[in-house]
Amino acid sequence: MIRVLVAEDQSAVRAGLVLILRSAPDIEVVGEAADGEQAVALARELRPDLVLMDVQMPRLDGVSATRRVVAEGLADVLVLTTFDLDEYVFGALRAGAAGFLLKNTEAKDLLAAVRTVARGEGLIAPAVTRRLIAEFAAGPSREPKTDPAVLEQLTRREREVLSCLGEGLSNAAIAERLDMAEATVKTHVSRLLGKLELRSRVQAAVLAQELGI
Amino acid sequence: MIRVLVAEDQSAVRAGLVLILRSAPDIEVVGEAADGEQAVALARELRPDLVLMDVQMPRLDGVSATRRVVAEGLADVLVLTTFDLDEYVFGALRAGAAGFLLKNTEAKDLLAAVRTVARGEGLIAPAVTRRLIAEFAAGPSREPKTDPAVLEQLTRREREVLSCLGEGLSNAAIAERLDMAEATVKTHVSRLLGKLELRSRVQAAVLAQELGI
DNA sequence: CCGTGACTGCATCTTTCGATGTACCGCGAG
DNA sequence: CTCGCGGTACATCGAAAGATGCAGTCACGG
Repeated sequence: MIRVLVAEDQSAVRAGLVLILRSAPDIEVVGEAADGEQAVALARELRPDLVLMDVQMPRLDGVSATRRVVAEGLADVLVLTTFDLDEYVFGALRAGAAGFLLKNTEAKDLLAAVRTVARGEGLIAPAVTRRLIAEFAAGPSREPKTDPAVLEQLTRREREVLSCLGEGLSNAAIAERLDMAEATVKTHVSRLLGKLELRSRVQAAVLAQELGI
Repeated sequence: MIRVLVAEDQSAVRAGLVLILRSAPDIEVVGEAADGEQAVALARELRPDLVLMDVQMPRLDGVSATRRVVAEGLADVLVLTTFDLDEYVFGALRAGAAGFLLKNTEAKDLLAAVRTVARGEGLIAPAVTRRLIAEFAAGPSREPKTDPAVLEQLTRREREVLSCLGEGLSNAAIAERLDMAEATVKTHVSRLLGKLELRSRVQAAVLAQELGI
């Protein structure tokens, strides 16, 4: 038996969801919440297997509520929303949601989704999966607006200095860390600025950040 | 009619896939490839709607082949593999795959997947979705070592200046862009440095980068 | 109406930065 | 050998950045 907590502020919609869930013999609706705060509180109290969470809710929005529920390890969360706006999707997933569904989902698909998530698997509405994939692909593989190859033309010392610049250190601080005179640090800074075609240490710092140094 | 190209090196498995696909009246298998090179070549020649691509293939692996097919805009790619190893999944998705399925998928689910991807939607095998979500959540959401809330204490003007700092601009350049005297820019820089507890514009630039400004 | 406080703006002064010239060392080619 | 060359190092000097003091504006409540 899958114990479900339904969190949805519109009572009509909530009633519909409950009706659908009750129609399944293996699913039990253990509680209903009308806002995010209540959802978190009931999740703590009832310890459901899964929370069916609406995004738009008063007092505490669904994404924040999801974050809390997941952080406390209370239950898996299946997020439900009317709109497939990217900010909702990504926000909900980053908050730790196990799945994301649109409200136009068929009753049987909703039930299937609940069972899928309850099995510990993830689930994303097909309509949003592609954008999630695109976002995923774009994320970790930052576009090399700056070719890491430019670092090749720097000497070891210059790269060390660049690394320090990326941390926002002053010439004096760099001198101390790398054990050289401040004057020497300036030399290296000047040289690497020239090689990288930059005009100030600030731009060098930004570059260092982009390159993950 | 959905035109599909099947790329799979093991002929027995390939025959099985073709058999399943042919059983659907709305799906047509337009070609078969036994390795990655052949898959790319046939995709160029046949222009299928979708390529069903195995990960492990000789000459050119499925992930690389996927990258090429997607880069050339030849077709959508549905990646198929026996193992749900993370490196395969993430690699394939980063390569631009529209979907990812395990080979233990039921025949009817395979057909549903083909139709889903052909509709332009994405699709991930439920068993791997959760890990994808976890990876997604972990990736782009760098730990907020810097609380975005610190920006609240800055005035509008200070935030504008901070934004410019993030681009590596000099005080003079900022003054021109924001239409104010250089002396005034310095004032704002000083103020925001104080509020953010930083000691130089370089650190401010780094911070601006981290906050994505 | 007048204070009060937050925001924005400018000018002055000290510190830091960055460009430039120079020098030393190690190494390979002539 | 000794010359050139790249890497490293330091000192000097004009330019920028940063701290500080102060004034004008606007909104708020007394």
